Amino acid sequence: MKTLLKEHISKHILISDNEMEEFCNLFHSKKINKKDLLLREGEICKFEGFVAKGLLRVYHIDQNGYEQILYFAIENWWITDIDSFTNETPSQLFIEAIEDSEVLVISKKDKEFAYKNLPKIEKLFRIMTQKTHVALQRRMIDNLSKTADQRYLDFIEKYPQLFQRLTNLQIAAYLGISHEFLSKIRKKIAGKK
Amino acid sequence: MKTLLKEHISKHILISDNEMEEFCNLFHSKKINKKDLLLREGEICKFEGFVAKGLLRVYHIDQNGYEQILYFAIENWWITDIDSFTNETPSQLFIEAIEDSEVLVISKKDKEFAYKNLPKIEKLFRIMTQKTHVALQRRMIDNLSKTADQRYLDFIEKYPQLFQRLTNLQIAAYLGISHEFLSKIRKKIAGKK
DNA sequence: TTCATTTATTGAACTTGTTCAATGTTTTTG
DNA sequence: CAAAAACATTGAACAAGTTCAATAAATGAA
Repeated sequence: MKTLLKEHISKHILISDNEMEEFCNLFHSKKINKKDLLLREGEICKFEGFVAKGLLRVYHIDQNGYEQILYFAIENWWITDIDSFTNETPSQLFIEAIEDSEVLVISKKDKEFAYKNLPKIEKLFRIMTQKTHVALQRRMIDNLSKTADQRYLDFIEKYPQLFQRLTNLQIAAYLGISHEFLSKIRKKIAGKK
Repeated sequence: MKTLLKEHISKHILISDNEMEEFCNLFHSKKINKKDLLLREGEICKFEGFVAKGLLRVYHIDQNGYEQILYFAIENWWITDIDSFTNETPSQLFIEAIEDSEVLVISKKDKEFAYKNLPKIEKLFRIMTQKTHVALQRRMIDNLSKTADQRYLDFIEKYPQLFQRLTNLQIAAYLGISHEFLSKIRKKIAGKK
C-alpha cells in the first residue's frame, strides 16, 4: 500500500531507509467508497492525504448551491484543505471520492512531529507546496485570460487520462461554467472537426 | 534596509543571530522606479524578492493584449514568478513597480546555498509558500463563485489600505473584468448608498 | 431486467460582462 | 503653468455564459 508513497518521496528528496520507514509509519490507510465524503464544509481538516488509489474531488458549494471544483486528486497526488489544515479554521470545502479510493492520511500532530524530527520532511513539503502553487497559479492565469472553449480544450490536452474518468458535470464545475454551456461548447467543437 | 526582512523572518521561524546575518547577507537591495520592470515575459526569473518599500504588480498579458494582475506586492510581501524561478522556464509574467520601490533580492544559487546550509530556511519558505498558496486558493474559490460586484466589495474590505494606492484600471485587471465594467459597478454601488 | 437516478443535450429568454467610441477628469512632466 | 498623457465615465451594440424547462440517453441498484 505504501510503495507508491515511498516511490513518490524518493523522487523528491534524498532520505535514508530508516527515515523513510519512520515517516511512512505516521500514515494510516483510509478507504473511501465512491460518493463518500472525506471532508465536509464547516469541519476542521485534520489530515493531509496521499492518494494511493482512486480519484477524488475537492469542491466548494456557493450561495446559489452551485459546485465549483478546486481540484481533482488521482494516484500520487496529495489531498487536503491546506487552508483549514494549517490555520485550523472551518473548511469551506468538501472532499468526495469519485471512485472507490484509498488515501494514506497523516494527522497534523504527526506531521508536526515529522517536521521536528525528520528535517528532510520540511524540504519534501516545501517542494510539494511549491508544485501545487505553481499549478494553481497557471490555472489562475488561464481562468483570467481564456474563454471557456479554450479552457476546455486545454483541459483535455493537459489531462487526457483524467478526462476519461470524469463526467461533463464535473469538468464543467472545474472549468467554472454551467454543464449546459459545456454541452454547447462540445457541440460547437464537434461540428468543427 | 534589512530590518524589515529580519523582523519578518523572526515572526515565522526561530533562528540564531548568526544564521540570520548569514542568510540576510545573501540579499541585495534593488531600487525600482515607478513604471520600471523587474521581470518581463520570456525572461527566466532569476530572483526571489522581499519588498522593503513600495508597491509592485505581477501581471500577464493575454493574446488580446489585455492585462491580468496575478497579485500585488507591498512592504513585507515576497515577489517572484515561482513557476519560472523554480523550473527555470521562460516567464509568462511581467513585474512592474507601481510606486518607487525597494526590493531585497536573492539569487537562485544563494537560495539553494541557504537551503543546504541553513536548514531553518527550508521551514521559512515552506511556510511562506503555504501562505501564498492559501491566499491564491481563496481567490480561486471567490473567482469561481462570486460576481464581479461582490469581488470588488470583498477586495475593498480585505485590502482597504492597498485599495487606496491603486487605480481602477489596476483593480479591474486584478478582478478579471474590464475597467469600463468596473466603472459601471462603482456607479451602481454608489447609487445604493 | 426493470425502474429509478444520474447524466447529457437542446432551445429560448435572460444576465453578466465586453468592446468600441466619445467625452470629461486628473495627474505628470517639461 | 500649459500641454500631454494617463485615468475614469458613459452609452450603445454585442458576445459570453446562465437559467429554466423539457427530453433523451446512460448508469446503477434491486
